[in-house]
Amino acid sequence: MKIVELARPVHHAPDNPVLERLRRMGGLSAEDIDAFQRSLYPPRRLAPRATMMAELRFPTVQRALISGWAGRVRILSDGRRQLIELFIPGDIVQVASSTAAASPNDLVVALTEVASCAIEPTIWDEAPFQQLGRRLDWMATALLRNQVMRLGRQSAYERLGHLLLELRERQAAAGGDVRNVIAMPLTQEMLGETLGLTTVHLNRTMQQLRREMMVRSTRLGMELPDPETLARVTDYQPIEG
Amino acid sequence: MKIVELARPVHHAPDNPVLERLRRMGGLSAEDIDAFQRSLYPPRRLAPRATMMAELRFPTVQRALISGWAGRVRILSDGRRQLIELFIPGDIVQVASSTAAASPNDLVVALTEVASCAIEPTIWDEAPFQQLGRRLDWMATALLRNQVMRLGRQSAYERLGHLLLELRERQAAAGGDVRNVIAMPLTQEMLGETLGLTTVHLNRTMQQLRREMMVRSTRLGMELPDPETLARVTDYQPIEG
DNA sequence: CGGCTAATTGATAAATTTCAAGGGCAGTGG
DNA sequence: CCACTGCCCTTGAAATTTATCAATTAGCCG
Repeated sequence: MKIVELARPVHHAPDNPVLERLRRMGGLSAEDIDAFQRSLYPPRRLAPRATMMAELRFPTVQRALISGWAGRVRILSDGRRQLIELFIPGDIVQVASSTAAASPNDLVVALTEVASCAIEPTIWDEAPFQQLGRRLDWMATALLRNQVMRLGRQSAYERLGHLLLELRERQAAAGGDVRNVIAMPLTQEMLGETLGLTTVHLNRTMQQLRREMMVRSTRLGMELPDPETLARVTDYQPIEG
Repeated sequence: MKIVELARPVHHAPDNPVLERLRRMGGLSAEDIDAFQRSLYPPRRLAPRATMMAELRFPTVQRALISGWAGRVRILSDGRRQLIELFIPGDIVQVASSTAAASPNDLVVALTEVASCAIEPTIWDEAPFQQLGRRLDWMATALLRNQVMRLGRQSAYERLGHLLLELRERQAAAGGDVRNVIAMPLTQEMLGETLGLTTVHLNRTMQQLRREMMVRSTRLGMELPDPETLARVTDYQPIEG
């Protein structure tokens, strides 16, 4: 058995969730995947709370998130914080250098310990990757639109359930194999900052989801025992790639 | 005087807000602008409430908004509506054909009478337009992130003021010249659906802005007599292109 | 003058925040 | 080993914001 494992092509079981995600998206040959892998620079680690930035000589740069979670955060003048979007392993993050003309807000910060690789920008010029890039951008925008819908029109209960389902789908797309179990390294405070809720209210809402058996906390993550019902209740619809 | 007017190059005073916006963004030659203009198909009109769709043979298509306002709308199963984003003259709208695999929600609908031109997609392959396209995409996401911040972290008062300032900046970028006066063809119900507020509450909030002399209604629009103060109060920061 | 749609108002209910505090648990150093 | 500290989760009570419900008014157009 071990021999069979080793005989597999490299791209078949990468421990890199970005590659796994591309593989599952389909439309790429094994050579394409390898080419993409070669366009990744060595990973760099970041401690929680550290800001993810582009090299100083670039205004904006893409990094492939290998492990850990990050988020784009905006801070208001009185200290209120909003996590605009969450990044999980497998995501490609557009980061700006803080010195660039970019606003000092909207920075990408590590929410846990993070490892990420810079991506050689020219990779996107090649034939199969140009379309791929568009598709990834489109999916990222779809997530932002989900976020707007949650914050604008849903109750706390719906918001949280909807977000958890979205994270489940995203994790599944990047190689998370255990169905209905998702990783959840965020504190309730971070979840609240994402969903536009106070920590207190997020806590009570989470308890309600647990009471109703829609969520079960496990070590290092949570289980969604009945995603179909939760999806119905929270109007969740899968993200179409 | 009339003769001087006619002698001007065509691209200098187009009645097409999309061209005007590109011109003001800078970095494009007069020939580039003309090339872009040639990539526009004849405008098509749409009545309010009508859905803007791509041709059936395309999954997704871009249309340049010439006049009137549109919005991307999501409708929940119980009828709640969220206007995800607003489109004003000068914007380029990514529309999907409703029959495409795209979800039946997230359609682009005309909020007023609208005129828009399809864009020949190959225009974006050419040299100066590839970068331009990226920049336009980036600005569009910046608007979405603004929207997330408003809905997630701001009070009704802040949300409305912030949105009005954003619309002012966008209108100025597309040729609206009258400073501090913006067009506002939306009903209070539509504004509420954008800002995640009920019509009733939006109305009261608008009255408060008027009471405090932050907004003055004029025929077909509104005036923001003191945008600097309003920007400070609502944490508004200009969109960096 | 109807007949529409949009704006406005008042009273009440519901969702969410705020404030203040307590409890669990892991790491750390005496 | 135990006290100590920091971080996170949890709880209760009260205040605030926003939604809901139900009319009423204002404009506009044919």
